[in-house]
Amino acid sequence: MTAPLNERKKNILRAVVLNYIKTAEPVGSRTVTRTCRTGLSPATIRNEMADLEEMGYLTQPHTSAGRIPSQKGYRYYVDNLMDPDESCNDDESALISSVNSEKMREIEQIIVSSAKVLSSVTNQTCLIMGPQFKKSAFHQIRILPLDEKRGLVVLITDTGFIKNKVIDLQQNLSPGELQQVVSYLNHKLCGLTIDQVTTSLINELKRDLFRRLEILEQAFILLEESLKEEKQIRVFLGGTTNILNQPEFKDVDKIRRMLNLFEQEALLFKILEDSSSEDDIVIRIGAENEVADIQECALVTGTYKIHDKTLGAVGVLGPTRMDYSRVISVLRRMVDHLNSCLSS
Amino acid sequence: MTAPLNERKKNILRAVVLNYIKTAEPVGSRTVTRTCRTGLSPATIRNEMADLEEMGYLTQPHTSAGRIPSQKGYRYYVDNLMDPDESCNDDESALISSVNSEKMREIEQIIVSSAKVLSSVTNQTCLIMGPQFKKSAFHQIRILPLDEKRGLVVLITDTGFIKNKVIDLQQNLSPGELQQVVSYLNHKLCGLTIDQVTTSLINELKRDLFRRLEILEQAFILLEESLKEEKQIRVFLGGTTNILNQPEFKDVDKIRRMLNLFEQEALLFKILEDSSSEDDIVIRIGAENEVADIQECALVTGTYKIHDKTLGAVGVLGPTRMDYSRVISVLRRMVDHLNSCLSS
DNA sequence: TTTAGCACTCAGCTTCATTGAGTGCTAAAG
DNA sequence: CTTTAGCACTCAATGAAGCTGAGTGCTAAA
Repeated sequence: MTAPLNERKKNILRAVVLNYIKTAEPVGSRTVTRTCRTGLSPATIRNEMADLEEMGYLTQPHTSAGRIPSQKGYRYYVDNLMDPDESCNDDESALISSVNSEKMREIEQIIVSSAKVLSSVTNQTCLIMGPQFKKSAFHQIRILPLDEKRGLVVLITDTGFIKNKVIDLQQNLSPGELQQVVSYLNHKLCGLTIDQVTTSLINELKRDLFRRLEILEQAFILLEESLKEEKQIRVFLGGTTNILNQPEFKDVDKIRRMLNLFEQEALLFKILEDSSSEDDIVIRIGAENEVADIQECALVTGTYKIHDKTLGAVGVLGPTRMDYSRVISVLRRMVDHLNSCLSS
Repeated sequence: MTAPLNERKKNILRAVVLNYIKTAEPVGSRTVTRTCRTGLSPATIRNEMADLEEMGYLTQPHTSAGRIPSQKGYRYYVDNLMDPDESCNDDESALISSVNSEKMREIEQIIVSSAKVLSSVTNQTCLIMGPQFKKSAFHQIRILPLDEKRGLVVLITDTGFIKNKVIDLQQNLSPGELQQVVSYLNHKLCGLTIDQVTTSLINELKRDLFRRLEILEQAFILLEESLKEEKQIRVFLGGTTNILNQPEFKDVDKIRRMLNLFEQEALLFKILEDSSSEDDIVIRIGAENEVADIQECALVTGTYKIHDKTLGAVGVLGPTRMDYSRVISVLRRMVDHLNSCLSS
């Protein structure tokens, strides 16, 4: 339906987008002539910009102001005009690589410091979803007797997560019997991913075991909680204050709404989840986001893997006036780095 | 040095504080006559207020405005005028009691949801320090072989924390040998608190064990990390947006500084730590706080215990214009509740 | 098709006067 | 000596009026 843009219009659109990204001020025809360096006069540019506005790529905040890109304009820029291979500079690379340098043991630490680095490099707010436990597969289950009445259930997945939980052993249990239960569980569960363990499977297991020994009611709580956990995936934030530096957020009310959003982990999760099915980097501009509260924002997301399993997503959130090519290149680098860190 | 206030001045100061807490507007002499209900005329009140200002309990934002309490004024109010026994109402009590109702297993969950409830009841921002691991004592150490090369170290404290970590076992190790090492460690460490385990003690242990079997280099990493952890205590925040609703934070720049503070966990920790030595509730008003960024705020803190050991602190942070008596009663209730939750 | 010229628009800033809440001071009343 | 009424004064806040400048749309000429 929309006619393809000719070369000149493309150049003008690009100039407007780049200028607006840099200055956050509406871009006038004179400014374009200066940046665009094609010997055209402002008047010509004005005509072209009027066209671009009619086509929906630009808008005017008021009659006597310059133009700013519309959501459609940004989309066109991202899809057709942007230099996709802008690589991030050495300082940034170094910062990104530093995330794991000091042998961070805990996966959570890696995630948190990634969020910090990513937000400070991009000057935007950054969200990282913690690893999705439910996509991991059982590796083994152990039960470690602590004292007469209590035991420690340890659950290990193929992606290296370890979960544990103290349970009450309701009656004395010989090591041999315990061993039997454990190997039965391992036999049944090994290789299944967490989200394949349905409540019905758990009930089946319970039936089998009750027949043999009437204990271990509590041992299953860990399993059941693991299932519930899918809704409890943590989302880590970095650089929440960065968004306040953007001129589009100088309004206290907008800030309030944004921060409110940041406190609702479930929403943050939804934001990231929407994009985490794709394997490559995804860009959502304005209303392309499903979550209403960020429809004035742009979100650039990628996913990270452990041993080739996609376990979580990383996103950079900012105003639609975002330096897309920079963010994309930084994010791509971060994702690569995370993948190699986590898989080793 | 400061003369004691007579009854009339006390009443007036109380009236000013209460009014200002409620309205956030400077309080004029007429308003005081209305609330104070002593048949005095505004002129008399004016004279008294002028006295109170000279004594430093009140200040005037500008010559033709009403008075607002100074930091000293709040302090006097809190120490001498406030009704200390205002109890929180049933709805609030119910909300507080709800924290643990659905059998929250993880201590972290309890802490996080406490922060949420406390902030929503007080309409302020709320900080809770996670339990201080270093104050716990060793209960036992276990090493659980996972496969040929790896083992899981499990560390259990008397307060019920469980920490674990996968380690590499550098050479094959018979269960018997492993058992020997573990019981030696238990023997040496049992009963010590985490912060009693110095680097020198660890080195001594290493020497002893190296003499016997030259392995387990890595087993000590968990110990060493536990020591480092003292600086890594997590502080949980609740209701960060509440502070934005306070009229004193309508300035974007103040908001920025505040949120910046909220991102610096180390500072938050320092804020809480300063007050967590005391056993009772502590109130710090304005410059009484050491941390510079909250010297326009008031902080009310309490501590929580597990089995009578003080392990962490809870604080409510807001503008100095805070409803102290309410916050105190709510916080007291929350602390009591936490104590009983965590010790069971 | 492009450009120069010109009238027009409109947000943002400054200036100025007005308003009203509240004060301090003084002199009279209790 | 204490309290009160009266009055002049101060000052933030509000809003109207006018100015400025960046930028536009349109038209006519190159």
